[in-house]
Amino acid sequence: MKELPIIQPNEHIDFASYVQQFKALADEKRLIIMNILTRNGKTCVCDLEVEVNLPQSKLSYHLKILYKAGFIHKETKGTWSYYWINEDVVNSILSEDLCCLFRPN
Amino acid sequence: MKELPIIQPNEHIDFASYVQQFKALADEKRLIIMNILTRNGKTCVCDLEVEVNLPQSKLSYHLKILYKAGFIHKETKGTWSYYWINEDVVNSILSEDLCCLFRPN
DNA sequence: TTCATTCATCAAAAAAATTTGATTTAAAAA
DNA sequence: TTTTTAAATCAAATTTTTTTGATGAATGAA
Repeated sequence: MKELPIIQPNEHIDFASYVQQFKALADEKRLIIMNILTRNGKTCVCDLEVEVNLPQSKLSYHLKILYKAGFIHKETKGTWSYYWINEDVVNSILSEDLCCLFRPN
Repeated sequence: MKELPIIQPNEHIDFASYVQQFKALADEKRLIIMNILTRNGKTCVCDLEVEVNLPQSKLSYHLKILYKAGFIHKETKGTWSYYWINEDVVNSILSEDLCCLFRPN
């Protein structure tokens, strides 16, 4: 026989994954990255480095945050890494009004 | 005769207001507030205090961040303050998939 | 007027996120 | 093999955000 979960008076839904996603977008450098990937499609880190004008370790740091939040895909080929927008995830969070800025459609 | 703006090689669009908006959503307490206002409509601070279970100064701090980002309206009547969702702003940022969680429709 | 209530604000402390520069890893080229 | 290149990771320093508890402002009631 299953126990019913005990609901405390002020317990709330768990928004942890939404927090992680909004945090990922809450930084100008990461929005610039999202914008470039939205406009350019799949791009390798070395090209991004030039476009966003960020030192490599900083760019890596920010890409990881976007990746962990699910907003971008990643593929490695040899020594190159390519990143591109995960449209499903982006569309599930962002308004279509943001089309072409941070989401491709 | 007007000067054309000088565009630097790696200048980017200014995303400052988007950053402010995503920052406002990038906190669990503030998402809980958004969720309550989405479900309950216009609510006074004293009632919110009970619902979100936050000390008054903390709640004030978080409401101000949501307010400055444009996500909520505010009205003061006597000593009471009421807050409610600014649907236009919320809808311009958040996907309709988030209906009923952080946007009312 | 005095008192109580609601809410905003403040400054200091604490916690979390970002930057920085160096190092490491892995793959490809010489 | 050795060297080079691309990218990830790391620890320390810095910056930003949040928390905390106290104080202040404004309103209305006694």
